[in-house]
Amino acid sequence: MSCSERLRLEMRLRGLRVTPQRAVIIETVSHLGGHPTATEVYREAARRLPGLNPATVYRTLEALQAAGMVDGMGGPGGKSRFSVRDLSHPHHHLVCIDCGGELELDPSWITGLARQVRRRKGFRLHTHHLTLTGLCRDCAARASAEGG
Amino acid sequence: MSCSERLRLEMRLRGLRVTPQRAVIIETVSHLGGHPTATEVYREAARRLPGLNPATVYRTLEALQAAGMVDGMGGPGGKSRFSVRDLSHPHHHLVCIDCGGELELDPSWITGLARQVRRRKGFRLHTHHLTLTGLCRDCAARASAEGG
DNA sequence: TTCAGTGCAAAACTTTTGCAGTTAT
DNA sequence: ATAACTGCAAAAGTTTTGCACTGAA
Repeated sequence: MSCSERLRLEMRLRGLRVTPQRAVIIETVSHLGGHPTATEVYREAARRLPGLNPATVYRTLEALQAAGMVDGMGGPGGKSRFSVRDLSHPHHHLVCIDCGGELELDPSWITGLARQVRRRKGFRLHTHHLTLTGLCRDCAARASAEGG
Repeated sequence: MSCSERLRLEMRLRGLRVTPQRAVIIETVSHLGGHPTATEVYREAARRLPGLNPATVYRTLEALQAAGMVDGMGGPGGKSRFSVRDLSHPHHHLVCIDCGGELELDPSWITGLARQVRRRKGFRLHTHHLTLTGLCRDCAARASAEGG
């Protein structure tokens, strides 16, 4: 089954109607990768489906988030940034706050911490998709060189 | 030395001019805690300093971020959400994506992971302020109960 | 004194909402 | 058939910018 077919199936399983707009939107979020903003999703999706309305993107992103198919980043309001929740291939991101670059991190690196946090705090870390911030090798080196 | 005095001193040390507006803004970010948006900072700061202009808040937040006194959350653009970089009391946050609640996490829990990540990936995790997402005890329980 | 910082006002951009028409199920 | 979804258009909210003035150093 293709990637887009799987996404469509998943939508039906979760009780969402599958429309051309929604298919393009979820595929766009998936394809863009990282954590695009609603606007970025709109711009890219509109290229593939001219006439697509921003309001549809906002409403769809909200629906997908409520259905647990995408994660909304950026806090309680859950606005701003989104990413597909890829249950089949859990992974974590290292995001450089300087250049915005992303590295992938094997989930196994997190499991120990997650277990500890859950036991001691009752808090369940996202094990499918966590984003950690910091400085990548290059930006760290540049920061040191500049005597920051 | 009071907390606000320390913040003002820190601003001067970093080459920023200290104005009443800036003092209120940095104190507001510090006081609000968590990761307020620029708008939230503006609203709260404006209560303490009526007449404060939104543009000033945006420009100040940008300046404070460039000077390394606040962290901008939410990706490359670094827009949207901010928090003070408290060098004296490093700490990490567990943020529940459901209710928005925050728990504090002792830095020592992260050091092992940070060391591993740095050695293997050359990536330096933020050790002073990292935000991890997941579900808090209550929301996890509620999610299970609802058969999610 | 001087230049960084501010307020103001306008513009650009993002997000939400109501409503009438369309369409997936 | 019908409830959910869409586009449109207007409104609300957020962020950026230029310019003249102010005030911290």
